[in-house]
Amino acid sequence: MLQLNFIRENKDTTLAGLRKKHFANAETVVDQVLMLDQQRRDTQRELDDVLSQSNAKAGQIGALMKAGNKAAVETAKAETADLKSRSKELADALRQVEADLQAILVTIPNLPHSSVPEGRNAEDNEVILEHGEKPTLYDKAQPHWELIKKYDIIDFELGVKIAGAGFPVYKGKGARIQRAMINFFLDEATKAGYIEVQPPIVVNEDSGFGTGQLPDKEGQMYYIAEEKLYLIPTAEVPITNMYRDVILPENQLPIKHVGYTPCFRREAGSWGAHVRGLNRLHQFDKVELVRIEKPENSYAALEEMSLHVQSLLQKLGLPYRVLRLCGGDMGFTSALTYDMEVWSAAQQRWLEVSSVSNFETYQANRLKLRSKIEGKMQLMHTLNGSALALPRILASILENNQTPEGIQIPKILVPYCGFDVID
RNA sequence: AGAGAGAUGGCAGAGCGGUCGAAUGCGUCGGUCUUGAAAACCGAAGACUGUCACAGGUCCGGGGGUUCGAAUCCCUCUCUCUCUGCCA
Repeated sequence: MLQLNFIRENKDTTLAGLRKKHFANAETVVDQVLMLDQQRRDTQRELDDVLSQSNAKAGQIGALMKAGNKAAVETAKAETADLKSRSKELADALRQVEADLQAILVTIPNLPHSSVPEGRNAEDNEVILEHGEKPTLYDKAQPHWELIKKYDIIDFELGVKIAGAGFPVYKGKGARIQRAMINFFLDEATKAGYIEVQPPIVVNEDSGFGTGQLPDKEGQMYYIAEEKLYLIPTAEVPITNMYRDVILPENQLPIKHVGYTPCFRREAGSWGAHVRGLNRLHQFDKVELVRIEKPENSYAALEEMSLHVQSLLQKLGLPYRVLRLCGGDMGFTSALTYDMEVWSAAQQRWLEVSSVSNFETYQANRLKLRSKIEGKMQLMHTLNGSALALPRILASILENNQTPEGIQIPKILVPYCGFDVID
């Protein structure tokens, strides 16, 4: 959520940012916010005044009671009736204005960082670097959805039987390589100073709101009505929410966490050739990094996270590229996002395997995540990034490393897997 | 699932109609002492809103009510804990 003070004092910057993000009716919405804010402050001032008077009266009555002056007490009591009804009216009005204001504020996305390129959709994203050689495959090379059948390592039909489409069953070496990747990613993060956590994979409504999934992405999460819990779409939600309503002592910053969880996404409205095989699933595994930083350090932290993710891809020997997302393609809550994509040789396309973002104070404002620095209470910056999401990494390994003799496992994973080829 | 207890400041825990934004202890931060530290002693610290700054206002789980006045009384919701049951 954007901070009201900021909008009030930086209307033009706010508008420019919202336009870059292609937020509809920016001008109207911002004017509406400023109008309601003014109304809110006027109402509050008036209410405060009335309350102040009635507090004073109550004090006087207390004193008169003590003095035993019954007649004076009755007179004074009579005088409070008017104040009482007035304060009730004003309190109701204030509540209404605040609710209206809040309802609009939660629909306004974060403002993009100045380095975010203009653009409407994925085609306008800026490729900032490309790394590694795209492999040349042999004649009979196949896409990963054929390979997994050939080697019997993932069974989609079985998943359909048990749960539904998009819930694969990993078998044999398929299951073992999943476990190997998770351990490898966690170990690498630990070496880089991230503290591992195992959070719940369901979250309540407050948590969904805190990181911005609610109300924006309500339809994308599985919901357990009986318990009012959401299955997490990413570990970002439970891990970041560990710090909801927290005032962090300055000496505990920065916070660096890594966590492995399954992730659940309804992916309502997604279908077609591009979602075949492992390209898009309802349940998948991901290792996630979450950081809480002082504002002045957050962009350095973002670069560090980007380099960490890249180091993983390099160790796996996968060709990748890094994109800086344009205003129109960025997430609702993000100020700057880098996407990492690996080359999927048989499909001849790039697959997103990581998204690393700085949310600045946008989530912190919802979370009320603060720290007192030099005597001043301030919102901290939150960041997160996948390191990494498994399915598309696996797709890429299967496709890029296929040979007539089988699929070569990246050397770095061999100690984790216990085998070096899938055949 | 059944029965009971509870929800107060960073934590623990008093208060049960006005003098309470709230005792006390621990923790935190400053100071004295010390070569330094510990101990001891002295002192200072809540959050939000609002103002140029004061003032003012709000907050004792959430919501509602009684009262001139509510942390304290009533209603209601949510959550937590303990015991019993079930179960990895």
